[in-house]
Amino acid sequence: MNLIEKKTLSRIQKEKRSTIKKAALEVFSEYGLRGATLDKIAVASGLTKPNILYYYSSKDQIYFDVLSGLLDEWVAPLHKISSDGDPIDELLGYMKAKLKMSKQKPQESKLFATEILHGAPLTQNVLATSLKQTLDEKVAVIDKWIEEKKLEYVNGYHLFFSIWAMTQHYADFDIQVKSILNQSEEELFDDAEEYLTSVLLRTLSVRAP
Amino acid sequence: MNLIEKKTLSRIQKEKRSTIKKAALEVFSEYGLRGATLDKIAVASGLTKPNILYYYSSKDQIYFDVLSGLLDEWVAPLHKISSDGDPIDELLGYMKAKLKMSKQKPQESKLFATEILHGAPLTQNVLATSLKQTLDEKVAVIDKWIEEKKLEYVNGYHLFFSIWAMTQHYADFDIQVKSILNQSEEELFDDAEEYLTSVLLRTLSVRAP
DNA sequence: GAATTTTTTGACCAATTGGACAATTTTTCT
DNA sequence: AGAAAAATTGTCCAATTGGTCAAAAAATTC
Repeated sequence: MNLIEKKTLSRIQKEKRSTIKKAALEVFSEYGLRGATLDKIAVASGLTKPNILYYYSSKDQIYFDVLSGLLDEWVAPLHKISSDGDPIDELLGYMKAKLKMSKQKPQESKLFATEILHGAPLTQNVLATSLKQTLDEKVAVIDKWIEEKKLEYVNGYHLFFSIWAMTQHYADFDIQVKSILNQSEEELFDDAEEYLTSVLLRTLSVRAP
Repeated sequence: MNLIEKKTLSRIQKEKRSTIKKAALEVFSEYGLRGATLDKIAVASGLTKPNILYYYSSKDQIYFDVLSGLLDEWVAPLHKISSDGDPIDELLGYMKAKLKMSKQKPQESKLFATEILHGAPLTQNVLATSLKQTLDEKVAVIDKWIEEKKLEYVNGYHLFFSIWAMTQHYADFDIQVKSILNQSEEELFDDAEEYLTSVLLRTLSVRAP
C-alpha cells in the first residue's frame, strides 16, 4: 500500500507515526537535523530503523513532518492578540503565552531555534510569507493603539522580536540560565514572568505628557 | 615535533592554525559541531584534510580551540561595566556593545548559541563557574545601584538574560528577522539600537514616587 | 480458516566520515 | 650546499550513516 496516496490512515499507522514523531522531536531538538540519526530515533521510539523507514521515506521527511506539524501551534498565540482588547492586557497575555510555551515545550522551542539558526532550510518560505503577513497585521494593530494614545510609542516589529527573544531564551538557553541560577523550574519561571511583566509595563505604559 | 608540548609556535604554525580556526568558525557556526565535517573545513581553509589533522589532533580539538579562543572576547563587555559610572550609561553601553557584536560577529554568536542549545558539552563548566561568578558580581553592582535609588528596581539576573536574548537575537535569528523586515543591515541595527535603548531607559529610569 | 494485505525485521549496501600513515616536498639551520 | 626538521599530501581504513530488500510475522478480509 502506498502511504502517500491513501488519505485515511489506519489505527496502527496513526499510532506509529505519532510514536515516531514524538521520538524524533526528542532527538532533533537535542542534536539538530544533521546531528540526529535514524538509529537514535529508532532507540528513542522503540522501533527498528527499517520499520521507521516504512512509515517515513527518509530522515528529512520525518523532520519536515515534525516541524510542519508544530508550526501552526507555534504561531497560534500571535493570532489571539485582539485589536478589541486592552492593549497592555493583550500584549502581556501574549508574552505570558509565549513564556508558558518555553516552560512547557522547550523541545519544540529548541527545534525551531536550531532550524532558524542553521538557515531555516525548511521554514524560510513560511517565515517570509505567512508569518510575515500575520506579524504585519499585528504591528498595524500596535500602531493603531499608539495612534489612539493607548500605548507609548514603540517599534512594533522590534517589540515582537524582543518578546520572542526574551521568552524563548528560557527554553533555548535553559542550560545557561540554570547554571547561573540555582532555582527550581517553578521559581525561575515565576521570576521570569514577573521580570518580563515589569519590563513590558514600563515600556508600553503611556506616560503623562 | 609535538605541537602540544612546545610552547612557542613557529610562524607557519601560527598562520595555519589561524587559517584553520577562521575556516572552522565559518563551518561550525553554519552547521554546528556535528554537522560540520573536516572536508568542509578543509575546503573553506584551502588546506587538505591530513594537513589540518597535522595541526589539530581531531575535529573536536578544533572546535574546542575555536570556542575557548572566543570565550574571553565574548564575556569581555561584561567586565567593562563599572560600578563607578552612571548606572544607566553603563547598562546602555553594555547593551550597545553586545548589539555591536551581534552585528559584527554573527558567526561567533551563532557558535555559542548552538553550543548552549545542544547542551553546552564544552562550556558548561565555564558557564557554571567563571561566567556565573562575573555575573554575580555585576548583579551585586546593580542591586547596590537600586539601593542607592539610581535605578528602578529590577531583577538583575533576568535583566542580563534579557539583554543577552534581545541583542543576540539579531545575530542568531537574522534569517527570521531579515525575512520579516526588508531593510538594509544598517537600518535594521539602527532601529534595533533605538528600540533597545528606549526599552532599557523605560525599564531602568527611576520614577517619581 | 484460508487468502490477502499490512507490518516488521535481519541482513545488507554504498556513501560519507574521522582519522592514520608512509612517502614526498619544503623549510630551517649550520 | 647539505643535513635535519617541519610541513604537506595521496592513499588507505574502519566506523557510522541513510537507506534497500526480500522474507517472515501479524493483522485483516472474505
